[in-house]
Amino acid sequence: MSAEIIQIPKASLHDQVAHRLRQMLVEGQIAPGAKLNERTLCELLSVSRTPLREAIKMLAAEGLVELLPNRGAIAVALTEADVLDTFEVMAGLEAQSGELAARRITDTELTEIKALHFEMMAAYTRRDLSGYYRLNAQIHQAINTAARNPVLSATYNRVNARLQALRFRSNQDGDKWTAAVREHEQMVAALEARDPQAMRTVLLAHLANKRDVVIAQIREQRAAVAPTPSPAAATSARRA
Amino acid sequence: MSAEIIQIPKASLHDQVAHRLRQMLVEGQIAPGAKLNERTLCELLSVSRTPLREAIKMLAAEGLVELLPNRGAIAVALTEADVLDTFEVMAGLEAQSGELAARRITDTELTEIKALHFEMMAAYTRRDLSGYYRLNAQIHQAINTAARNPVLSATYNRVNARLQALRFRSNQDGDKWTAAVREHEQMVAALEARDPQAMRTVLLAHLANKRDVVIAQIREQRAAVAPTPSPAAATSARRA
DNA sequence: TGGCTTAGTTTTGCATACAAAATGGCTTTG
DNA sequence: CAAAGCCATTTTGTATGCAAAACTAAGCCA
Repeated sequence: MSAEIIQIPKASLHDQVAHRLRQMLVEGQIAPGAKLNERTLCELLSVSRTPLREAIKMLAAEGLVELLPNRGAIAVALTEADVLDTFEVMAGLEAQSGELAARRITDTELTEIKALHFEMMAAYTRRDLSGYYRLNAQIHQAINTAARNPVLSATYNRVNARLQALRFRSNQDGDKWTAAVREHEQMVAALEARDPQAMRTVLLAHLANKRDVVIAQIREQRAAVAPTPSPAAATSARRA
Repeated sequence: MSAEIIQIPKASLHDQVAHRLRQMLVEGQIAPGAKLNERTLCELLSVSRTPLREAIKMLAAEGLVELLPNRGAIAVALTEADVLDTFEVMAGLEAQSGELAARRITDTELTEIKALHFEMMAAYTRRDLSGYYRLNAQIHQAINTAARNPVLSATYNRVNARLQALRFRSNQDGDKWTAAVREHEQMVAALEARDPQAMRTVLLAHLANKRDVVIAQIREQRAAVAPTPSPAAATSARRA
């Protein structure tokens, strides 16, 4: 059975560390703006500073952390403008991915996406937000796969990682959620019809709505955290 | 007088090294597929292995080198399929960048692009390929700037860097060159008309042609280097 | 009291040292 | 003669050590 030898018996330490840190950043375990203390992380991950620092440099190149010369690294804290710019790029990437998927998707892949869609509808019906998000991500990943362009997928995932780190998941608005579900239905229809243009259109709309939800939540959160904006509060808000 | 202190008196060593290596990779001084020997590069750049390795990890995250576990790093060698995928992504990014630029460009920026365009026409008329490429890159950079989306620019530059490393510059075909120049004229017109859709269309066509030129050159080169593909020839071709 | 200086500590950045894995060449063996 | 095994060398991966910069906080002076 094992004609193929296991390619990666064990990954390099710096790779493992990078994986783990990436996870911590995307899952919000390291908050945006938070400092990455080398000694602390070394103890936490039980590695020396060398592989840790190499991993941090990789994450910096990925745009997940920012390097401050002689002052180490902090988790990126996107400004509202950054978020808008990022969504603009994501919209373009998703639209292209969807367009290509509509041209290249196989029947098998389409069937699987339909199944995932129904699972997602189930999560939506139960108001199971966590399951919904998981399935949503799976569907978009399946679309990427169907687009048959690894470079596009990689680019998409890297840009998306920065948004994931925002962790704006809860408080999904009811109407917006319903709209998102409708858009997903249109996606499936467009894929089934192999209609690239329709796919592009619905994905652009989908991302625009997603953007509005996230921006609204950012503003809500900022308003809750800093009701009376003072210079100090404004400064910390930028970092956070 | 010096209200603003110089922000970057000197960059970190790993940053300098990353810059230098990136340059060497993009300029072809390190050939695609070539191994990055740590000791050699340490001596060449007069640094110890620590900052060198940190720089290599950053370039790996950027997709310019590939890390082979326990076997160091090699400069990425794109397959023809990789190149096609990359051009597909580049086309989407350029199209979006152009679309946004058509919406957001200022008169000053447009004027500058027009001036660059005429300079490029001069280079074209003189068949000054090197000057043409430099001005071409400047124009596309100016379009990116006019698009007012730093995230898009960064994404564009990162994907583009991998293509730059191919160094397929010479032997520009006459007809294709003429077509490219015509497309540039259409770009200027679309920007002037603030017509995003026209901009998107012309940029997609422009990138498709660029892709065809590069692919044709890859095939030419491969055919010239390895007329009778033997294992030994293939190996040396990888290094060269 | 308040702002600035300054000594002590922490933290980062780089260099070096050590361990493990891979490479290359030689021998050995079928 | 080919192929496999083994040893020496090289190369990579990780840990540690040392110097410089940044942070902290107590003391000093206006």
